[in-house]
Amino acid sequence: MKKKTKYHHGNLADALLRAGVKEARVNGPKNLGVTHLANQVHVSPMAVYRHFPNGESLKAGISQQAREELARYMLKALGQETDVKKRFLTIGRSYIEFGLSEPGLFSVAFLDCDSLPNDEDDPSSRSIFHDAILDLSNEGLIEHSDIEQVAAFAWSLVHGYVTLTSAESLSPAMPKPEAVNELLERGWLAITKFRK
Amino acid sequence: MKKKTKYHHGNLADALLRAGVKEARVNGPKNLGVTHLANQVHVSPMAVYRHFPNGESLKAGISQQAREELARYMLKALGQETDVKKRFLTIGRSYIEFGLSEPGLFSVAFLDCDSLPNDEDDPSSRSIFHDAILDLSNEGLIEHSDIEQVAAFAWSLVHGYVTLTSAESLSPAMPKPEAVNELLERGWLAITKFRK
DNA sequence: TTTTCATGTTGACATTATAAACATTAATCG
DNA sequence: CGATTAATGTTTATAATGTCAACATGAAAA
Repeated sequence: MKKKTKYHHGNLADALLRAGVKEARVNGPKNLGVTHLANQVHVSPMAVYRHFPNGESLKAGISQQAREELARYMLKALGQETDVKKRFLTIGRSYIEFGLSEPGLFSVAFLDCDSLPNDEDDPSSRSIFHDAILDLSNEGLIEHSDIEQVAAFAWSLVHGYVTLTSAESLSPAMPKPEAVNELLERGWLAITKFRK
Repeated sequence: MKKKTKYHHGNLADALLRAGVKEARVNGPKNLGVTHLANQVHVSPMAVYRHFPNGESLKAGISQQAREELARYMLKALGQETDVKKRFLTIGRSYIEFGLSEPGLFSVAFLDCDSLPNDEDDPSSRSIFHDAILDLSNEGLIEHSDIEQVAAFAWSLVHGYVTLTSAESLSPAMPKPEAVNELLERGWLAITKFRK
């Protein structure tokens, strides 16, 4: 028999985040309320407030988890690839793959959480983009002074694509994988061939 | 003295949408609830249900208003310009301008309203993009078969830029206008110079 | 004018976020 | 080891919300 009535849960904060991520995977931002998540974890709603100052910050925590999951997915896709172009395209492709295969998580990841801690999440998708672009610069494929602009361009492109495709606002003219490849190659062109 | 106690409001649906847009402009998606908007219009919450089946659909209506405002802004910026490249860049620039100058409206415009009526809003930003890209095709600047891809590329780029910049996820390396110009020129390059 | 329909209102109820007070377990210190 | 204290959960209570049902009123149609 299992131990029951463990009055203390032991690890509530984690459990809540976990439950939240699970919900987010299925239902996106809905059902991320204090009460609902507390129920999932078999704990009274007020227990949540011992670990999060309010419901918003719990949501923010879940959002952060989702962002970290995205970053892990990207790193995994990167693997040991060494070719800079392939690395760069893989970053974009994996970002899009994650967004399209986990729309709920993705939308929660970029939820209007007022405080995206834009500093070091580690590993954050931002820093992954940035590092890859540093490599491009070191290889002489882009100007050093273009780093920030290229980061903005690349990230905007894939982020927008996921957002609009998930919302079914964009109707693709061809099957997904080819469409994504072409999008990425176009982006590569704009990044490596642009000169003021 | 003004006429008061006009038991019937006369134009509640419009007034609610208007109040919603005003709120959205200031606070984004928050405060778009049935009760709050009903109060703004000095009407009991239940009155709302004579015009919208539920709170979600009221939000959806406000979201649509926001999308139409965006489209109007773009058309105005377009003006009578005839040069195809300038037209195209203006579309992108005005989209970004609107998004950055009206972050609340923009976020509501693309709120997770499950049912973005992806058909004819008239005038929708989608159709504006599309028409401009048709012109590019007619001028021979892009392949006819590339129309859908170019639309996806262009819209993704500017939409992503607004989203990430509003969320302060992107830290620009230069003042906004120049950054936006460079982004657009890069996009133009990718659109007109790409061949499979 | 009288009937009817569209439009508002009040009251009730379930659900939510959160505050206050209380309970229990775990940790620390003599 | 036992007693005090700090963490962590629970119950109770309050205010706000979305929405249902029943009722009221004013404008349009008959």
